[in-house]
Amino acid sequence: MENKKGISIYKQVAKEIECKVKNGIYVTAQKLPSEAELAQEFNVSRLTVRKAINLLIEKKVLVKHQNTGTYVMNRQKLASGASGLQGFNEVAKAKGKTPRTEVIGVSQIDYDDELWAELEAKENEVIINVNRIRYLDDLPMTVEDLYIREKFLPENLKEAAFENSIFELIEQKIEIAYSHQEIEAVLIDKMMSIAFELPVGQPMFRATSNVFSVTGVPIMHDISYYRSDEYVFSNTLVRSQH
Amino acid sequence: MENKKGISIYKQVAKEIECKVKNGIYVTAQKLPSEAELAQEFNVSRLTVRKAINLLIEKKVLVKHQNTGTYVMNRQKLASGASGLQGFNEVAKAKGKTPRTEVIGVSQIDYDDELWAELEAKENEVIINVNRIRYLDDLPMTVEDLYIREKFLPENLKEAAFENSIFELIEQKIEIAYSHQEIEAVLIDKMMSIAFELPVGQPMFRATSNVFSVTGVPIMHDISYYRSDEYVFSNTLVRSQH
DNA sequence: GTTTATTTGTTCGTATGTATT
DNA sequence: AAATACATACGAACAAATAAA
Repeated sequence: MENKKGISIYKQVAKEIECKVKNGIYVTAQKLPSEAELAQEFNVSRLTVRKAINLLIEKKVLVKHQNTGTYVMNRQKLASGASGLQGFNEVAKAKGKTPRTEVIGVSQIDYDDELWAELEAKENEVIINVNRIRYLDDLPMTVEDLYIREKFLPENLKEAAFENSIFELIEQKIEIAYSHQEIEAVLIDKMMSIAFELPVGQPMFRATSNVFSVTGVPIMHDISYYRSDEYVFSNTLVRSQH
Repeated sequence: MENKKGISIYKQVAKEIECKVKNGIYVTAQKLPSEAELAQEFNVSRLTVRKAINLLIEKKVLVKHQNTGTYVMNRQKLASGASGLQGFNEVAKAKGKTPRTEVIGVSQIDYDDELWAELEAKENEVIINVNRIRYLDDLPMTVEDLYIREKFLPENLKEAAFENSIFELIEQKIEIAYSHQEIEAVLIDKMMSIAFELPVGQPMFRATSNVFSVTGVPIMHDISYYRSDEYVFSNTLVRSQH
């Protein structure tokens, strides 16, 4: 195997193995060839095979058993792959529907102890509040309540700019590295009831998250509501080798 | 650095780095020493340092930025560390309360198309249904409805055996490798209302999961209900380097 | 704006240890 | 007891991307 087009070899190997899994050449219950055999087959070092396998373990395609072998993970119907609440665009794609984002309002908000502390902002710093509703074929899916430090937004933004990806807007100024998210089950109140066109008292998800840069600088605080009849939270838990 | 007591070097290095993070020697916003420097400091190879760092990235202690450096993750109040719905015993420990498990019933159930298919069981196979309620200081926290393939349970079990860890019971026969979980937000119905001593119409989490062995053999199907006023679903999302 | 230095990323080869079958 | 297969560890080198001079 050669290093074509600057794509690393271990990623190419990973892709080929994943392909064989998808085509049923490697199947659940059957052990994969050993690392040494795979190294020979692809004509790369064993370390490279290990890196490829690790990549696929992270992607939940394979599982390893210490000193025994590598196996294909039984995915069953749980397809999504990505852990956590599916992203809006992912859901749209999965359901084959057209996404649309409506900006309800953009405004500068008044000082608030808790929020300013959470964003590690100075008292005189400007925080922008953005409210959006995201639709799928005119079905309201998500209501977002975002609080962004203005210093991390491009200058002279029009309200319409927020109809697109907020992350892309922010990344013109600072790179986003990670976010911490907490999800609760709550009841729809009057306001959400109107937005979602659903009766009060229905259950829904409320996801609160904080977004950070690599250096750990808080960028944005996000409170989002998801209709529970359309969203499911899914993940794969791997048992740590004791 | 030496390989003491059979504990791998990279884990020792990881522990030392994590220690320095906890003690505030390495802090958020400040770059960690480079891999080469750390290798020198600990007197190990660079690859070993990389393995240690990768371990801490998995543990959400560190974050990396391509070709720039390694940084400490800003955890803020989001403490838990473990992704996903906190385990019952974790919550117990965190809240400093005493856990207790009440077995409501253990029985062999009648054949059901869907369930048997999900567990990949033959028609004549025996599936055991276990119902439990888990309390924290007499507060009902979780209601469990488990379906286990009898072949993966030890013989001659008494009902009281299910008061302890089901995983430990199963692992006397077969090793558990992973599980797929889906979480929904639902409303408490009459039955759950009685179990949880909460009014009907409150929101709660319903987690459905399937448990597998390394070879992808389905072991157990689990439907669990969590009171949303005590449980939060938390996780850290890391932005993939594009 | 270009070059240079730094830092992480990738890859090889090799060797030994450890757990399972 | 031996063979197998993964786990750990080192050294060495070059590539690629970023940041600093």
